[in-house]
Amino acid sequence: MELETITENQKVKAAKKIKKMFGHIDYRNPPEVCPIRHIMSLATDKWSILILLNLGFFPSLRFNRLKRYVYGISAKVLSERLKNLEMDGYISRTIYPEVPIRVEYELTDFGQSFLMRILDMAEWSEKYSERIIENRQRYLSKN
Amino acid sequence: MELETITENQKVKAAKKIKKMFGHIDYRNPPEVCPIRHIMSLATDKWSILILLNLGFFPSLRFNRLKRYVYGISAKVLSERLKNLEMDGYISRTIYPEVPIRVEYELTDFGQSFLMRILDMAEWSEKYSERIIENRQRYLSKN
DNA sequence: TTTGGTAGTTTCTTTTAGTAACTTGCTTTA
DNA sequence: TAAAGCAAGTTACTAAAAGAAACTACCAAA
Repeated sequence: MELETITENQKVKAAKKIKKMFGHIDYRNPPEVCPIRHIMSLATDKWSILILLNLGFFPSLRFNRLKRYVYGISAKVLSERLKNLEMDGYISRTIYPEVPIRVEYELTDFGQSFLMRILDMAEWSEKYSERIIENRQRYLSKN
Repeated sequence: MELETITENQKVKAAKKIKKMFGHIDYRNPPEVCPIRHIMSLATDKWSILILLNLGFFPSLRFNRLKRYVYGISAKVLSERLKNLEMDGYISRTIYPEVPIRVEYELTDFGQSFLMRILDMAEWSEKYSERIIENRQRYLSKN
């Protein structure tokens, strides 16, 4: 798996983007509304991403089914993450007062838009996962 | 800030990508080498992302300077994250046996390639951060 | 001989995550 | 008329991880 070529030009562009994003923040002071700390990190943890991917695959999912699909997640953490994702507007929660009660979670259009970026990153991770596993083995055998 | 239009077609494409990525994994069994769990999640936590962004801005950084720039990180966690990022091949660590000792961290080309995806996501987060904050306030005032 | 600087590590406390049992509201079964 | 069942969580408890602060090793300069 050949890595894309990284040019000096790309590095300069990346640095400019970072400067634009963080330039107004004084490094010596606590960041106020940092897009990484206060926005992105709430939705890019392992469980949130797996939840969003499942909701990107199925049109809608109920609590227990989601719990089965996101293998290994506890009801407690699933409940917390769903609340966060709903709070930030990525997903919607609809209650159907049937018996027994039915609650459906699904991606909003906003969540779908975010999922596109998740997917880009996930595809990159999948593409280079073998390489990363090799890197790890090399590192671990040296250290 | 107008949201991009999400079409049914986009949703179908996203679902296909997800299926391709996870299709081989049986939902009833523990995932083996899941690109999200075992690759991506090691580099997409809050601190790792802030480290990578700083190394994308400065050509290289030493431990204590990085600690100052990544505001709020403890030496312990910084040290752990740098080891992980080095292990997976995103950054390099070079020791200069001067007095006092000098250790320089910098992005590898592989890390730079990953940083591009981080940046795409960070730019999305920044673009819609106001909207997310509004979502939060609306949610919190209702609940 | 004390002070200083770098790059961490160690110890201890607090926060977060994980496990398993429990709750609520109503239905079906024995 | 209990008893058991189901869905969607919550609660109480334990384990793991993060954070704070002190400490270490190396040598140099004052």
